Amino acid sequence: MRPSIKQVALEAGVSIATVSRLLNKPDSVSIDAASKINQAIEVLGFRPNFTGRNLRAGRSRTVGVVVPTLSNTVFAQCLQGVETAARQRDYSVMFTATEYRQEDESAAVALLLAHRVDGIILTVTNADASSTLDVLERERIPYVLVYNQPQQTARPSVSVDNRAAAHDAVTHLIHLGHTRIQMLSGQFHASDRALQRYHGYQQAMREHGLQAPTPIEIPRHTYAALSLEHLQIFRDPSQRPSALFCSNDLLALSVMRDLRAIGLRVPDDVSVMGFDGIPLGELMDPMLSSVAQPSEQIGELALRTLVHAIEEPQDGQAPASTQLLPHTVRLGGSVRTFDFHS
Amino acid sequence: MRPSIKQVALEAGVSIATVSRLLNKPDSVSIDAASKINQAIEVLGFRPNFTGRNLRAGRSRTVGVVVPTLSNTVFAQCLQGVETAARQRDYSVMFTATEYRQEDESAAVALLLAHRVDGIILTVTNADASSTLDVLERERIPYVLVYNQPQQTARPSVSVDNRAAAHDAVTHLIHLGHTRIQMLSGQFHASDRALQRYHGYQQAMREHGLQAPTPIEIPRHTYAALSLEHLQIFRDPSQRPSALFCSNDLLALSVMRDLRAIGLRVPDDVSVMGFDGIPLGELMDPMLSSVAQPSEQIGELALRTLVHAIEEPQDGQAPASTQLLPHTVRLGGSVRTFDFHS
DNA sequence: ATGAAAGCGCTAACAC
DNA sequence: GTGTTAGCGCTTTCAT
Repeated sequence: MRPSIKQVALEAGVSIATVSRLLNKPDSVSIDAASKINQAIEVLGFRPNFTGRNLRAGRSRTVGVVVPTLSNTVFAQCLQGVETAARQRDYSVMFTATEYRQEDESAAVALLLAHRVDGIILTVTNADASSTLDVLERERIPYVLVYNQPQQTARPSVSVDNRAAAHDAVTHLIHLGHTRIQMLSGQFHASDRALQRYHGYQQAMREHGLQAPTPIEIPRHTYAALSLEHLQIFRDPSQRPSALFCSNDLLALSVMRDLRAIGLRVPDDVSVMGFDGIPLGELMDPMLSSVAQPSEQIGELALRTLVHAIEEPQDGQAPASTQLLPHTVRLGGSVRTFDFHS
Repeated sequence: MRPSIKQVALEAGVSIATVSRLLNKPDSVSIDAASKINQAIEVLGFRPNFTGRNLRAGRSRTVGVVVPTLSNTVFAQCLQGVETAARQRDYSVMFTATEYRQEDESAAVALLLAHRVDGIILTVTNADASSTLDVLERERIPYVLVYNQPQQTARPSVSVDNRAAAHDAVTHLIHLGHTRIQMLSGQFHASDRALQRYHGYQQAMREHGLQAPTPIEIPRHTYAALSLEHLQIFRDPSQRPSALFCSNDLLALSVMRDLRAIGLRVPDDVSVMGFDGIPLGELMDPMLSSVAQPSEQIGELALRTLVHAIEEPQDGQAPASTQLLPHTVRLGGSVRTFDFHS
């Protein structure tokens, strides 16, 4: 077993309380006691054991993070933001993924709670109907949603305004002259954000008197390939939409590849607009048009908000708030002006 | 304070020992004691507190992960692999990033050790000269390196053979007729892998009697932009290398963008070969040639190896081993055949 | 099958 | 400024 403050105390010839004091408020210890203790720590290679401290304190200075998958860059960046902000505040981060499986959310959270994390940052399938969130509310565990943007319920969250962002993107396409705009998404039931973006798309279409065709729902939210029947639609110039609005950038880049594979050009034959604004999209040729969300900042702000809730619980009386960060429509070569008369 | 087994015991009218038994080996408890306890657990909303358990057991069923940054997809995927494998084994994951700062490595590890993680998976700046790893060795903390491939020292690691992989990639370029092959890398001093890849590059060049120009070292390992003076080299067709070998895919994609920006075409004017094989590279047009490493598998194998070391410490007598996973040279349109006579 | 009790490492009264 | 001690939640010997 590794040395505890007990052996340090013995080695230094002081009591364990003095050792503990040195560790916590060094000023309250006499100069020579301090030096003896420091020497003992050195000799023994002592490291404080947070387990003991945490048990005693009832806090762990650790936050949990639950997201669908790190295969999607946005979540990786968000986690990176959380971690950076956490480290600055001497918090540690425990990480879990759910692979977009709603049933894994509660298990993930239960495990984190067993570890007695002080709070949780998470993205759930559906923020308005989540038994997992209900548990957190009931047990008064501080938490902050990321990417989710609850509509019916007052829940602490950090995201962009998904509907408005999608609306902006699609409006932009319409202003460029596109009228046949098709939405492409992962499964709506696995992502409330995707559904909100669909609503924004629908609204923009409606406002301009355009018909919104049934969206193409693809089995996965990452690297999905178009089915043959969907590809068939694109093969036919008379059926083909002039622009594609995708629920995220991975899908957008995938579909661009699929379109190339059947001989279509982006943006000449089909324009493509993504969502997320992942950094790699800017390196593409043509550059991917997208509505960018500040993922790293989302993570950082979520962490700050969470830590505030942890450390100033009295402020919890204030109603849980949705924090919206600004989105940006980023224009790239993947979208072209659509000339009606060409 | 949340309920402990003490309140559960009280509520169920049994001793805390019986509650603990039910939690750990349910068979050793009588049927009606079990039902009373389960009911009490339900009523109180009891959750076991791992802090107490861990303190007692001296183990945490938690592993730490330390990588440079999640902004580079490879590390995100690796972490994803670690997490998936950990979850299957009921381990939790504590995550930290170092931003490629060697001086942050020891602090990160110290924090994880204070949390009493059972072992650590990490990527360090230089695996052969790392005081952090020395600490781990000295304190007999199980650990496994990922991406690092120690040369002088026997250290447990999981990676591809960086030198051989780079050698393969460059040999491939040479076979396609390239003779002026320039290497582009992040700072070597911040990444021993990059240096090993450089050695593989050098070796391939030497074997074919080609001269290896001084590599271009870029300040960062992610999304680096070429400096003006470097761009100048590319502007001049007589100075211009015919192919660029990059130490990672992010750099490769960045430089492709920079080349496009000054009017050069890939692969017509310059061929580009990356390293890592990130999934998004396959979605590029032209598709990014790269030597792919199985990042998610690296993470999974590292976790398995680590858990083995944690749970079967006696096997630790066996010499620490380097585990090499196979790499694949992935060919894409970013590299062209170079015809001497054109 | 069950209970009593010790102790994992640490902090915070409390006493001096 | 320092020591003594109780106790955080839990597991596990040792009795019974």
